[in-house]
Amino acid sequence: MDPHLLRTFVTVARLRSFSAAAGELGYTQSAISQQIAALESDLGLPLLSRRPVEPTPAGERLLEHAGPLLLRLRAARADVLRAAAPPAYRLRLAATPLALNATLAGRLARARAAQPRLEVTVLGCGREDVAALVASGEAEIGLADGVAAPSDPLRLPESGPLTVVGVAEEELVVALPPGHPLAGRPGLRLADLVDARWLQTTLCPLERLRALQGEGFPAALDHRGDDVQTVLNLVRAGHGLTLLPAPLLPATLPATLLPATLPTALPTALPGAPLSAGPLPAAPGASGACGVPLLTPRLVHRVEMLHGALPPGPAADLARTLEAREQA
Amino acid sequence: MDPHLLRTFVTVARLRSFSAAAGELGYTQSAISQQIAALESDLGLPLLSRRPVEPTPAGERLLEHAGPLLLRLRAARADVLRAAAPPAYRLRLAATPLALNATLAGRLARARAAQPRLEVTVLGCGREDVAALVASGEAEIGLADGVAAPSDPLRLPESGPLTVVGVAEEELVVALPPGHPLAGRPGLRLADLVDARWLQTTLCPLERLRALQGEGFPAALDHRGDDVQTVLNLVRAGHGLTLLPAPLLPATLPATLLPATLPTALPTALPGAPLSAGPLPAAPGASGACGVPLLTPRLVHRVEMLHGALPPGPAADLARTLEAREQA
DNA sequence: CGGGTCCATCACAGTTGCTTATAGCAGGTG
DNA sequence: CACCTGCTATAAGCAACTGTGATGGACCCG
Repeated sequence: MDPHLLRTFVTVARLRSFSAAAGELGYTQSAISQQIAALESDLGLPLLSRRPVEPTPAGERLLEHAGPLLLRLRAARADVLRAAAPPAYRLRLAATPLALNATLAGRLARARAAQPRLEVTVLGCGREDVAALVASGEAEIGLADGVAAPSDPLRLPESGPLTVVGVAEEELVVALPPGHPLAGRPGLRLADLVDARWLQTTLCPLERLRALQGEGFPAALDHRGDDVQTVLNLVRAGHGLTLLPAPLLPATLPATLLPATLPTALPTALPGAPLSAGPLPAAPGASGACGVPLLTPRLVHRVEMLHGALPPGPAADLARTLEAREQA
Repeated sequence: MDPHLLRTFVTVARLRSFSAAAGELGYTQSAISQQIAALESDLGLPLLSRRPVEPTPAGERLLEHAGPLLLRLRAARADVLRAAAPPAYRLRLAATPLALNATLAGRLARARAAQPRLEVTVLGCGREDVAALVASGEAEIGLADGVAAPSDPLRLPESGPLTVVGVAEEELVVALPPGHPLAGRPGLRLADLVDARWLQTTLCPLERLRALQGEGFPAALDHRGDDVQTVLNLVRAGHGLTLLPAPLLPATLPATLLPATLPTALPTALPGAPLSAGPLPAAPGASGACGVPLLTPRLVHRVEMLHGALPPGPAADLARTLEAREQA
């Protein structure tokens, strides 16, 4: 079970061709053939059917393991090298679309003001990629967002011993089209909305709601993608409901009423965050869609930061700044 | 990053000696020396300090990765072989101490009655070992128990793509010494007990309670081990409180009162389980300690079954029987 | 200071794993 | 039906690797 052979195996299975895999990996076709033969004789099983080249059932099992295995291997290497790397002034931040919100963007600005030499790259990616990018060393720090009960951790796919810290929690609102009968309510209960039409989005997968609340939540429209404006437009046009972080939507009530109706202050609305980039105090141009606070169950839009061993220096400083002092 | 070298590295680090590792792995000392040198030159970092032999910081990082990595490698191999194995009549069941409760022991008896040729071995082990034993093929099926909110999954350490199903949930009670002032209550709230003296046990780690309820739960006595009788004796002697599955303790109220006071029927007390081994309807000899139902938060003692790809045959049948029909 | 223990290094040998060359097989085509 | 083409399997040769055994230097201890 040499990782080398494993890599060859997944390449052959992906390309469904020995010769093509040979080309991609820079070997001769003969070498590929021998490697696959070695793997099969090691396990004592055929892993690929030839002509056409397709994984056997046993090969399918192996494929399921091979990906995470090779990822962890890269992660181990990256982590060890990171532990002994000199302080770097380049920092790559892997972030899901809603993770880098106003609060965190502000903290990032603060960190850059304190450390002008720091070059920051933000890599937008999906929720399932963040951990992989950080673990394999393609990003120093990851930010992932999701829906969770307050102070409950998100469940991100594991890919090694990464440090995971919650860095922000924002109130969640139900996004409604402007004329919706519920739009005037001071708050809503998720249980009352199990039969409503819902959008299936990557930001708020219905699977997650069903796990939290029970069956229901029929999918009215399935949106694959991560563009918030598109989702807002779909809501506005009445395609269905979805949950979004409160700062993205204007409240339907006069602002003076809101603080009293909300059960607790938002944990992220702490003092001491004088952002150099404005914190967008009013909602951006949602033009129509409006949000009603979700009262029960208590759910929040949570952002977690993940990173491996950071060398002391700007990267570690930034991590500390992003973390801010949530517990103090 | 050959797994072979990785295995050598962890052995050397564990034994803190090249020569001893050579003996254990069946190589010469020279080979070990060369393997470590190869690993270090591959990563470009010293991983071990010599004389005395100790991991460097980078080596420590690598050690953290190496264990899970090698486990997953074994898991992959075992899983592939399992997928293509002939139906086996030997079945090894890895179970934590409280996992094989009366309900599941009954289901196991039913399965064995239906399949007399089946040879069953039960491997007692800790919560953190179950997944590893199943993944690496040392057990076909695993049973792990823990404290969780109703129908919430336990969080077991990952070690590959295993199927995880909840198979039983039992009510939790607070175990109290007989003369305790709270012993007569119909139910208790965890929030009222944050300042009580608690036992730290493997069955109910206080860390878990703090995660569910918040700070508090001072540890009065730390019990390392998994013997329930010992824990009951400690409770009876007043060393502290703990949470235990209800069937282990006699109720403090007349049995006729209980069904009315409990919010819901126990999910595992389903009809259709005529156990050939008696289901122990009364509590075993708890002799003194008694249990008071835990009302809020709603917590249960949950048992999960985990397994990889099971070949059709007795093993798969048993898995189905253990699973019973929870959803029907 | 001498013996013992431990790791590093060197030289050598067996094995592994690659390349080149060629054989075998299935499918398309005139 | 014969032939060509594109694919994988096999054989032979060669280079690199990975082990063994022997040896050397550093350190500890009596």
